[in-house]
Amino acid sequence: MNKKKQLTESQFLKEYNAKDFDAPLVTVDMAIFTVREDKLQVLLVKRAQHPAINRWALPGGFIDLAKDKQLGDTARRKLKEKTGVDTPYLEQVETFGGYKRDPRGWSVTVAYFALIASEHIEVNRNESSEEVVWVPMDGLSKKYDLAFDHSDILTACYERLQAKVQYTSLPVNLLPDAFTLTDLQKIFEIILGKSVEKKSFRRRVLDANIIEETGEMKTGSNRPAKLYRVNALGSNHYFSRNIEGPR
Amino acid sequence: MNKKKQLTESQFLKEYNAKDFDAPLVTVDMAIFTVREDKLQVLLVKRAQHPAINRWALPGGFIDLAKDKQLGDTARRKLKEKTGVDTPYLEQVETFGGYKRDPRGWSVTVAYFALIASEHIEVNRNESSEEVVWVPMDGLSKKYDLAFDHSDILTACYERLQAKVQYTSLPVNLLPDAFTLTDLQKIFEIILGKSVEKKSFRRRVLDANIIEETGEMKTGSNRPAKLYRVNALGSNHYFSRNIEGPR
DNA sequence: CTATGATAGTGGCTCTATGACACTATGTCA
DNA sequence: TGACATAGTGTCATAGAGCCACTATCATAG
Repeated sequence: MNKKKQLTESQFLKEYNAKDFDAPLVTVDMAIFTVREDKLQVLLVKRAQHPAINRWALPGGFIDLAKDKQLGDTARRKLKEKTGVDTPYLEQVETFGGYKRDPRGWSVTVAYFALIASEHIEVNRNESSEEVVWVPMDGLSKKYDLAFDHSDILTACYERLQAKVQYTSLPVNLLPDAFTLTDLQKIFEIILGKSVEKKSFRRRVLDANIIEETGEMKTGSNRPAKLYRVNALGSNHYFSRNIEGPR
Repeated sequence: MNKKKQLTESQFLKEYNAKDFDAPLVTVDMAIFTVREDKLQVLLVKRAQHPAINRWALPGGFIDLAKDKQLGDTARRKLKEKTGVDTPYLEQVETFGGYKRDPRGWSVTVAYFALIASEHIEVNRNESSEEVVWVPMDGLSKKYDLAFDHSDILTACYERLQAKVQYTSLPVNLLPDAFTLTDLQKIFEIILGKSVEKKSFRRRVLDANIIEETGEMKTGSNRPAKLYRVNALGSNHYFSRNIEGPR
């Protein structure tokens, strides 16, 4: 490898072999969020393999160099495996890398979070016979001691979500295809952890033109509510101002 | 590797060898921004090695598994090599991965951007005898055809910066230790690409309590201006509202 | 020693969007 | 038919932004 300058690029590539170099492990891990039972919940998987066998962890794994064309494909593949959901809201959060986060050595993991509607989850999807749980985010750390640095990763994902609820329409992705404004408000309140004023909220959402009426109504034992769907802009809209909540 | 269940973790680790697995290449690339001559500029390096030899690219390279303890260390090391700057504002932007972004095969690169004050750059720092240029962001794509997908990476970094100028105090990191409010406003205007109203800008910045007076003044051929420095909160403050500019 | 030019910094008006909250509307069900 | 529950609105006070003219304070020139 010492006469580089004289090689053409194709000659160089012929001689090149990735295994001549030390490289870190690369994985993709993800926090899959949904709202069920009026709580923000995240999916955990019990590891069936070494290292950290039998410990709870975020779903994830190695890039499949044959199947995955891009990084996001790995995340989408894992998500599909665990939940059956195909077209989630998926966002890359942060990449963690270091020599001591995995006992196997220098490793890198790309963290994603996904938002899915609980209605879209396929239950009993145990193809890998792995043990899987949905855990509410509040008080999670007391009950589950996650493997590796997954606790840090989850925190990063959660903080990103919390931050973006302030100024984006992102939570619409946690709802089914049709929903009422009250449904939407409730989702925001759950993630924000505080109540939101009704009129302001409706103005904010409607003025942004991110949802449209379906024409249908949701009926119940009281006044029916208009149903809305997200439009093209809606799933990732940035407001120009943070949601403030009560003074 | 088929009797995993019976191994203890330490036995597993003893047998484990990273080279038994196909792994993608991992690199770190960065967009180093500064403001000089009243323009936002980025550092480019002419590649001295295959692949894409002699083409312009963002500075970056492999993780040094021995030297670097964390991902950010790789970025900081590269930054120091090129500019001599030690404590920049450094932010991870996005990780790009795919099978065709590098001719050597499946590769992953973690992109960072750095903001540095041009006053802090050590000139003539040619330790690697590499060719290096500072290029203004406007019209860059016409003059430079970057290697690999570095054009996409740079775009991602630039968009992140542009977005964050709207609602964070991030541009303070492009200024020297002491600066006037007018200096600061100018930096915002350069990155935003539009003018900002003086009074509103000053209110916004001063009310946020992110800078403090040094006590010194900057003198010139006109009324002297108070000098400020960034305080602990200042280098990464989030405003609750976007900067709007003139209507 | 004063006038001028240039930039620093402020006073105060208007306007918009938000929080607040009471009020009206419209369904079900007993 | 009236109670209830939730949907949805009218309207006001207020905070903060843009606007822009005004004042302040220096160096420098004549």
